[in-house]
Amino acid sequence: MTEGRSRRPGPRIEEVARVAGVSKSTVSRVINGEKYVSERSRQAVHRAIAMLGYSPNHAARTLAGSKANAIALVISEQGSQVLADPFFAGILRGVHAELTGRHVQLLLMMNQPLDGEDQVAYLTGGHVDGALVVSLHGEDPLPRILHETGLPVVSGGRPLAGGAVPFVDADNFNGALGAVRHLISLGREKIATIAGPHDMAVGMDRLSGWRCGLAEHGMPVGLVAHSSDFTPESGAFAMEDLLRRAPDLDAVFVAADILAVGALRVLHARGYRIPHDVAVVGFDDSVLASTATPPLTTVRQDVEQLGRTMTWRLLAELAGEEKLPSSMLLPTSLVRRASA
Amino acid sequence: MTEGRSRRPGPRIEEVARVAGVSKSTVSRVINGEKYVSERSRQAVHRAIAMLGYSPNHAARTLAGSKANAIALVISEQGSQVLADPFFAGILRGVHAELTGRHVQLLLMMNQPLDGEDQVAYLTGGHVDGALVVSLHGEDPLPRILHETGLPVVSGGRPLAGGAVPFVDADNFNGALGAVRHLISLGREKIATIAGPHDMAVGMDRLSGWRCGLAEHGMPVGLVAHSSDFTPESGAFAMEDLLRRAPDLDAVFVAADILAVGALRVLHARGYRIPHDVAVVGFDDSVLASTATPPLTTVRQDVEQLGRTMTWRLLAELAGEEKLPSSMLLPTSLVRRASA
DNA sequence: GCGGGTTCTGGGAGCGCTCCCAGACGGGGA
DNA sequence: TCCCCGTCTGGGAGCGCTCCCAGAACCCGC
Repeated sequence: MTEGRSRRPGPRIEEVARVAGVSKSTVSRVINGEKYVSERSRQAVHRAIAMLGYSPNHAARTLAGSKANAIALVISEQGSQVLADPFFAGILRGVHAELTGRHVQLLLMMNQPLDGEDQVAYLTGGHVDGALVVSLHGEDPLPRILHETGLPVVSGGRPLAGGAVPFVDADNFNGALGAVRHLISLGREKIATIAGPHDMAVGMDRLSGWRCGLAEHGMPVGLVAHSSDFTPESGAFAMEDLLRRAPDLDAVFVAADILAVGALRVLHARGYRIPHDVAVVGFDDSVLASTATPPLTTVRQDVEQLGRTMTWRLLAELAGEEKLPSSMLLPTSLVRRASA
Repeated sequence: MTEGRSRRPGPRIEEVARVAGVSKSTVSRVINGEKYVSERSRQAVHRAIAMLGYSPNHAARTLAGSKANAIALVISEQGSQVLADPFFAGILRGVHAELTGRHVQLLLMMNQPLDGEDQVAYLTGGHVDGALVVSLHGEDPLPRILHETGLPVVSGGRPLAGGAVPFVDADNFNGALGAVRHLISLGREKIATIAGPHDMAVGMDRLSGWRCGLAEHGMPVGLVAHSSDFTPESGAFAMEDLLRRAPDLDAVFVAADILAVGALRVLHARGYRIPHDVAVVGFDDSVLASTATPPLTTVRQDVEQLGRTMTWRLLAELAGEEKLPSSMLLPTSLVRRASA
């Protein structure tokens, strides 16, 4: 704003080159970590950069280069916002943490249901080098579509309609398995579950873990009630269903804390004491778990770590690393509180 | 990736110009909504853009132009993540919604306590045209510092150390006032409050509202307990303090749902029936309010709207609009549930 | 009729980088 | 000895736009 055509402040690559006594080509090579630069030049450039406080211009790099220096974080949120919120914030924190220091910008996209093709066009249009897709709804075709265009993609959560899309997810199966084993170790003998919706991978995997845990002790796996979405109301509804079918159940593994809140409400209303009559284990270790009455024993998943790992995986692919694992599961852990 | 030097796909401004039968200067004018373009040219350009599916290259615009075409969303989170999460997600959703369609990118920054000056340097270094700052901690100097460098800034929440920084906030004062009036209308006569920490504006404003509501009915305003942070434990601690000082209180206005959860726990434990013995009103209308036992009457603030409004205000300033209000308060509303 | 505006237009420099090319230098193997 | 290849370097074109400039076309009042 000072002269006619206001230039951005700060030194340019040319000044770094002058101070370091090399050409701007060499400075560029150092910045981009290319080989074929002598140790002497590299040092000189680093000193000059530090001295001048130089920071490369993102727009210029992107314009001149063959990459966008940006990745997209796409949040497909079809309803179920309640679950989405804390989850989403954790993911974002993780992604952000992993990105700091690298010269990569984060582009946020939350898709309204409508703009599916626009979004694909934008993402594959060279504005970003890759995409992180978090679809809560497991059958979302977006990860697969993007993957098929050749855009590097990492999905957060196992995509049901995923094809060969690389993904990172919490180890929902073993988390559920651990929860069930815990219930069994407490001597519970009639263990039900409130599962997630049919169309979400996270629900399916947790259900499998529950089944497996019971099966390995020769216990029956019939007491399943599916929730229609991740709300307390849906959890309450499922709990009522279970109690109708088995009034004498002594434990419930609930696929999400937010469902468990509804289930607890029903159990209280019917006069069941927790954990004396019925032990309850949730999943997620969200705020709700610690604020529930009684505080909920739950399976903790580290959402921030999930965000970090997705980002790491995508950046590694962009850097041309090979032999990357196509999928990764992150450990979960049981958090013991009062409810089981 | 197809030829030696892989170009980004899609048409360039030059092709639009050719198709429209004008020069690229004119196309540029149309895109940027400048005047001095004939209606005929404007129409032709718009047709050409639609036909070719043209979308301007962000990097090139930024490099050539005198603005960055990007704004930053800075989240200052010093602890208190619990409150931060849903709040944060709502803000982000609002900001994003307001940004779609405009050619402005969103840059996310979450500041670690350490990198204060780096952050200021980056923000004022021409990478962004303006900043939205959400500091939960009211005495954060960042909004003021940025504002003083001349960077357009809008703060989310009234900054305590704000100077003349424009801000958008929920009308915490009137929200609290309404809550107290509601309690009084229920016939409550000994109304306490659990206030937020001293150093956060949101806490102070809600406390003032409570005071005012009591004062206008000539009721005493002594029953205040400050929480140290926004956690259920802190709420429980404050509730215990209040009960020690006034075992016969019949209502509590709690400055945040998450504090109310802790307060409810203590009240239950002491055998108080809610709302029969003690009516409780929270603030925020977060998930916690509906999952609490009993479901919490609370003051709803529209966090997404807050994000939208902040963004609108910043963009208006960037567009050179004058006579903008320096601060704006958004309405709150009382959500009645079982607790009061 | 002429000067002085306002409205509209195209040409082209240049934003700050990357990446291609051409070339300099050195250390082997033939 | 010569040549080739691997290492290192600088020069400079050009990425796709914006914005300045110069000028054309047209209106107005005198």
